[in-house]
Amino acid sequence: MLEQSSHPRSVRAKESVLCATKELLDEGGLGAATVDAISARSGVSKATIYKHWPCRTAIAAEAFGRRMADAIPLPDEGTAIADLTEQVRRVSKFYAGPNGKIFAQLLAASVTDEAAAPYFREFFLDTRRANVAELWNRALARGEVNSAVSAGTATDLLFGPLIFRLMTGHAPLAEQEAEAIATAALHGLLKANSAEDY
Amino acid sequence: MLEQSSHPRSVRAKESVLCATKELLDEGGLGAATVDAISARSGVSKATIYKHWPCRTAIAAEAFGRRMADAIPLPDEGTAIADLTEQVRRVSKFYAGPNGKIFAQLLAASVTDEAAAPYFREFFLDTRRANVAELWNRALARGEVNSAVSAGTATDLLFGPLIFRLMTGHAPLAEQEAEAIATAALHGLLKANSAEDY
Amino acid sequence: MLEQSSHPRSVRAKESVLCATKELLDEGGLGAATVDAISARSGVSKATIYKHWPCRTAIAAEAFGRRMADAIPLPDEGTAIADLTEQVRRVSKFYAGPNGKIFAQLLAASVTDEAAAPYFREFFLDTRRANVAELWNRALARGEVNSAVSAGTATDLLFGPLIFRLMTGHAPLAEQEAEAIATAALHGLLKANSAEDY
Amino acid sequence: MLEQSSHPRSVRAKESVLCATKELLDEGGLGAATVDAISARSGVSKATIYKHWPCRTAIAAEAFGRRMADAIPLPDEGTAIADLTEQVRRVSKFYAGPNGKIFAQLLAASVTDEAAAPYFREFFLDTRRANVAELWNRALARGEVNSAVSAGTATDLLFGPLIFRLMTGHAPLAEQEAEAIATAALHGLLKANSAEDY
DNA sequence: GAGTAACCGAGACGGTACGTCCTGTCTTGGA
DNA sequence: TCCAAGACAGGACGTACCGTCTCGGTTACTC
Repeated sequence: MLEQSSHPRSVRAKESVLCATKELLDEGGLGAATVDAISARSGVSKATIYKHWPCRTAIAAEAFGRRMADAIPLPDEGTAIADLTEQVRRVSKFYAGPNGKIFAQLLAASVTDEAAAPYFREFFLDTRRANVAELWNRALARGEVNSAVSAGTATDLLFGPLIFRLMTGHAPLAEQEAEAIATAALHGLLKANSAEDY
Repeated sequence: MLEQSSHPRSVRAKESVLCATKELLDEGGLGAATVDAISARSGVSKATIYKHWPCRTAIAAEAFGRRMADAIPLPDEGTAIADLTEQVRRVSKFYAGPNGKIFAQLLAASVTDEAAAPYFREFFLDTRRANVAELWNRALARGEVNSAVSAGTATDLLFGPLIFRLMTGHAPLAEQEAEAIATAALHGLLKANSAEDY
Repeated sequence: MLEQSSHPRSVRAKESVLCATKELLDEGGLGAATVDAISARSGVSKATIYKHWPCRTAIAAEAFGRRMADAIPLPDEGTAIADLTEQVRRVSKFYAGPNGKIFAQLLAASVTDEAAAPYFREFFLDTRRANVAELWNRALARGEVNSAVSAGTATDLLFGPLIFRLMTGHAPLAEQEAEAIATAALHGLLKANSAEDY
Repeated sequence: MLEQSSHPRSVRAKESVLCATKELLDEGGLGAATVDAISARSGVSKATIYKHWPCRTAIAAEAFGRRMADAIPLPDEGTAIADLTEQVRRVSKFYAGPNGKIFAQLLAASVTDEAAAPYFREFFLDTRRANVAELWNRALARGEVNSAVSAGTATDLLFGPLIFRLMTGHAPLAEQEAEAIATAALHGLLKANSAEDY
């Protein structure tokens, strides 16, 4: 008896599906990741697919999710300013590349596809927000940042603008734009604050 | 003299379509604003509709667009802090209501539906960004805000977080959340800045 | 023992479609046999319909086809003259009735709808031509007819005039007209031939 | 006021329309002779077109009609057999060429388009049937053909088979086929008749 | 090691919306 | 006054994808 498959068939099927979906996403974006296409390429039947995921967006979210975490490792540069700025820079760069398009499509689909939202949150947001929270807490411990601001609010302030630009395309996502956003978020919009800082 | 049809036919058709679309959006969100449904309710044929708009998202954007401007008048409270905070509060409130859902669906659809993006930008972003730019310039003239920050960046910083929350639903859009975001954006995330400010 | 669904799904779908189409043809001719109408009445989706037939004319041809064969049984009166004349009479009568209109519409549609032509030939012509060929061969065996004439040419000569009249409506399809045609075809147009015959 | 146009505008418009239609028929068959296309090419508005013809098939019938008469002049070879056979040969050749396709489409359309039928009859059948009737009467006068057969029946017998083949494509329209049909029609299908004839 | 039950591939199916096309009517403004 | 130019309603077209379902064959447990 082959112990090989302590992973039963269902696990292998999931893997095939996720792998095929990743390929399709790269080739043609979310639009190409049709359930039929996923089924055909993975060799897993649609019925089986729908046993594991509620809708195709959920599959795509799971398939694409880890990639982002891998692509954006947590910086550790010694100061809050440097760490957070660098993180904004990295995320911005990710958004600006081909994966950004896919990310935007996934986020968009999650709005429509109610069932996919939890998947999107699980595979995209949670990890990333936890990462930023860690940076934030590290900075808090060092007394570098304003303790009246929650990690959540800080995250939204730093990355919300990037998301905004990604979704609407109204403004560029170039590196210096990312820095301008990070700097403004860190030092604030008011005049007094910035006098001696930069 | 027949004032009756000072509007030529094409104008009447457009009006009918936009009106019907508004109703459908209110009744069932973007999902209900099918081209067929719009055609049926407005009495305008599909062929004609497709002569005026490239896709249904574009129609919805135009139909829904003015509403937002109307719903969010520009505040004028005397100081930059008050004005900008109030504006964030108002936009947040708009997003939190039933129109927020529709707005989110529209933004999401604009990502997928390439042809609709310009419509979305024209009927949603441009006006609103111009409004905020005016607030910003007013504040700049008064010397209240950091002149190193562009109006665009300021806008993204203040409203990007709201959009982010609206799209992912990862955090609430309550009034005090809006204030926390505005305050953090104005004073910055760093500690030093905020010591004497609040 | 469940005889109920010895037919797999696809067969049931085809049957439903053909049945619904037959009804629609009777009610409003080929014009009423819209794919949408067929889909609605049969409960079979358009996608499925288009999986089985290339166009609506093909469906109608298949649906209507057998009826003609059933309506026109092969005569067996003992002599070539009697058999062939009777057959012309029967076909003419069929054309003169309500089914004739539908038949004409189908034939007309097959000209335009290239994809439907094979269906029309299969479900209308082939059977009927085979029938006439049998009559012809029977007559040939008896030595009653001119062996220099092929069954195909004989068929065209006997029934072509009926089709011609049906399509253009330039001349009636009454019984005695049918007989005149059959007689003329059998005995020929030249004078000598007919001297002693009638 | 310019008397120049004893042909008023309406006549010039008709000409333009018929000319444009002829071109379109040659280029893409009846399918290309859209009312819009005719209007665009002729420079005559659709409203005007519909003032002169009830539907597009009627236009095409009229535009295409004379061509057939021109293409098939009446033979005069001295004997009924020769004349009628030659006429069948010529018509068959016409049908076999590119114009045959258009003729078939027109005949087909006349079945569906009730309003076009009279046009088709006027511009196609009447002239041609009159021609054949003349041949027939000439032959009758010479005592060559069976006076019990009407000119109409004779026409149907000789040309119906060609129409039949043209419409269904079930048999070729080559020259020797045409001759076989003519011969069979003239001498009849029965054996006795043909013994000494061929 | 055979029998049995769960599972899965393959893909047909109903449903729904899409965007295109053409017809025949109707309107407008210019000649 | 008449017409070109073309907008319009109406309605069928054929396509695409979704999520459900049915079928038969394979796999993997049980006895």
